[in-house]
Amino acid sequence: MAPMAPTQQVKRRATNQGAAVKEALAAEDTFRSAQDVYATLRANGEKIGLSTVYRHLQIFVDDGLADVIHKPDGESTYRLCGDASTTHHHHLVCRSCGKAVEIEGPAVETWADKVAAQNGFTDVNHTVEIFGLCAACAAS
Amino acid sequence: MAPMAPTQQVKRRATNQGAAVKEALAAEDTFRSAQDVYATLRANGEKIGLSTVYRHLQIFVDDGLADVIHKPDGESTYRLCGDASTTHHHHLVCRSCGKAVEIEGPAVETWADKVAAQNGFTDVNHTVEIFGLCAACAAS
DNA sequence: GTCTTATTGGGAATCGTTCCCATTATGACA
DNA sequence: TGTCATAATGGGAACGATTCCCAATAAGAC
Repeated sequence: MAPMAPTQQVKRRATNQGAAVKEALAAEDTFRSAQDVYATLRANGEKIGLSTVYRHLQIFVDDGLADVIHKPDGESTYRLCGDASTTHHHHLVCRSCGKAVEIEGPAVETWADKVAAQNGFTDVNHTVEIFGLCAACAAS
Repeated sequence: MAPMAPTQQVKRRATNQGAAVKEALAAEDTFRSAQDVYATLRANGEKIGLSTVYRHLQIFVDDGLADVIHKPDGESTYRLCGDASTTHHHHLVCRSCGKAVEIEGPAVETWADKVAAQNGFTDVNHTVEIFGLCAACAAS
């Protein structure tokens, strides 16, 4: 199917906008919405369109560079993620400021797979997100 | 704040539409979207508006009668749920047909709380959903 | 039966996201 | 360094789910 290298599936051009989106994400360790990133970039005088922001965000996700999580209200938020598909992990996210801590729960993974198998489900994946108030936000 | 009984926060009138929405949900053990429920009801000749469907679905959730889960694509789906807030549980959901199995994972709950506490997070809640293909769908 | 008011519903409005497509600019090659 | 094919861009239209608004309707108490 894919004759290219495993990490980079398709040829991709380097553009200012792509770099700008990545930088914007890299600047914070919080999950941010596309609209949010777009607003920030424009505020910084960056010349970029909303479509382009969405486009790059999606590319990052496809390339395994970023994680997405859907907020309870349905909005998608993105965050750059250490290294690609090497480590499967989840997040502890602050409901208020969006700050996120990467967490791992090997036990959860095996539990999920076991439960799925017991019920005859295949091609399984799961979402585990923990929402709360971080210490800083709770204090204010 | 609320001088009423603990289970039923506000006085609510019994209407045909409310009953119809509940019936529609009760008829299936799958998570269904508001649009889906609406379409079904209209197809059955029910006289009801989309707004009303959304309204009742939300009421069920508020009253703890139904569970919501947000599909990866962002759509909200609802399902009636045994009894209100007595049992906290999660779901194993078929990506294809929406069929859901209620599952419990006490270990997950304690793990989530522990991780949150370790990171100074308070007012914690979590979402754990397992998506897969049920045996029936995998066969076809 | 009457009256108060919760409920309804249909269309407008919102909001996030995707699509379309003419314009722009990257990168390869001469 | 100039030329060219085409990937990338962006802005506005289009979309789908959900919410809002408000005049008309109907539930239930007296």
